[in-house]
Amino acid sequence: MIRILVADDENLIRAALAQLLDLEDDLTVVAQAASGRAALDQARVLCADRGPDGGLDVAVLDLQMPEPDGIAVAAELAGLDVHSIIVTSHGRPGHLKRALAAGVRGFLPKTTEAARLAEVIRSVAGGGRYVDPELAAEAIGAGDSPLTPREADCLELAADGATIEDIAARAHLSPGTVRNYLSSAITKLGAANRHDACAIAVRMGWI
Amino acid sequence: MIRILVADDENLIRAALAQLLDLEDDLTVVAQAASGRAALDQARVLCADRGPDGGLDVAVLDLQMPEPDGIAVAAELAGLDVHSIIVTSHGRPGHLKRALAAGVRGFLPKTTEAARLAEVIRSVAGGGRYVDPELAAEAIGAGDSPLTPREADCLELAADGATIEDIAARAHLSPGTVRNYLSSAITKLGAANRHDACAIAVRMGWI
DNA sequence: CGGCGAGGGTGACATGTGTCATGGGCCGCC
DNA sequence: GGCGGCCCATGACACATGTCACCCTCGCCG
Repeated sequence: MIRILVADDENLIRAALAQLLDLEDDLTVVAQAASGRAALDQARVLCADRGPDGGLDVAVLDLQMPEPDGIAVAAELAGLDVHSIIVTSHGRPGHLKRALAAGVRGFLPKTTEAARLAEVIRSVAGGGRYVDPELAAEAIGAGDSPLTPREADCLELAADGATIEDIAARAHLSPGTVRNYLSSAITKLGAANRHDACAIAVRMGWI
Repeated sequence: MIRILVADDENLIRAALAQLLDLEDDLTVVAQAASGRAALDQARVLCADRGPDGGLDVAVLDLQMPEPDGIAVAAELAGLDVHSIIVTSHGRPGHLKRALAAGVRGFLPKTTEAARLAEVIRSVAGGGRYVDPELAAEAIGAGDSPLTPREADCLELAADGATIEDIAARAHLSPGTVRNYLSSAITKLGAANRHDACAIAVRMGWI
């Protein structure tokens, strides 16, 4: 019997997903969490408990959650010998890369067929890996972020419509420097302006 | 027995939701659809069929779907005597207003408890209505969009980072006019710049 | 040591944007 | 018929942004 933790901040979805998985004969949902923090707490308790109900095999984590997000949770869980599967609505190449770097064993968009999730859980529980083929292709095609860390910082701060002054203040930089970084990011991404650049970077999962 | 149609373009979520609802004794999921168009097709077939399996009582629709979206589908279904419930990840006041105007009978975010969905379905099947209280309060507090139709158009075109020239070309307007509309929208929304204005308008569900 | 590259900065210049005043045309309503 | 609101446009001005050239300071490495 494979013991599963399901984490998603959308109660409706989490409950439905848990229900779906519990219906499989060889799967059992032993914990649910509505936030990354709750997921970690639950996992720690389960792993500490060596009794009949203790232990945890696989975590199914939504990527978009209040801090910490699914990838951060997966990185922590890797230390507890729990294999993680990330499920997400938005398939960004960058997210996939970060997830794999964090030791995630499975990554699939919410558009995948329901039956596949169970298959992937079984495979991951047995030590396998699974990445949605389409996403994998995108990630390979997209390549790595061409942005330097500072450029990415500035772009991230610019993403919510802040003005140069705001960004400079929040990044502890001179306004001119911010403009240079932004300009460089814009040309690197082939964008028309900073907001276009933000859109591209977000789509790629680079910020 | 209440007959239900579930529509959501995320296969995983739709299957899980259908499973969850089917587990209730008095509910049965008679159709699933991965797009608005498919939902309408299914509903028409079911309503035309007056046999033992025919008929449809309630549609549970995701708001975000490839055209037509949940609200548009609900408006069509109202003509078939099918009551609709909208489920959404993002609770925007404007969406709620549009939904109610389209004759939707239930509106709830995906963060609601799983048990509540079944309750709402029963209530709606019996002719009742249900709107998430928090969303309702927001919608009342937010009021109507202060934007004129053209202002909203320009703002919508500006949302993806287009430059004034682009917007003017796409809207068949003079660049100066676009700037006036944008400026007016910015002041009306109390925003710092056009992108801030876009963010506000999107958050309110006005574009 | 000299050279190099990345981080951080300045100043100048051309464009793009936000704001304002102003005007005309077209409704709908008192 | 006048008034007011929306639509469309123009021109002018201030400020924000994007681009470029150039500078300084560290480390690092040959």
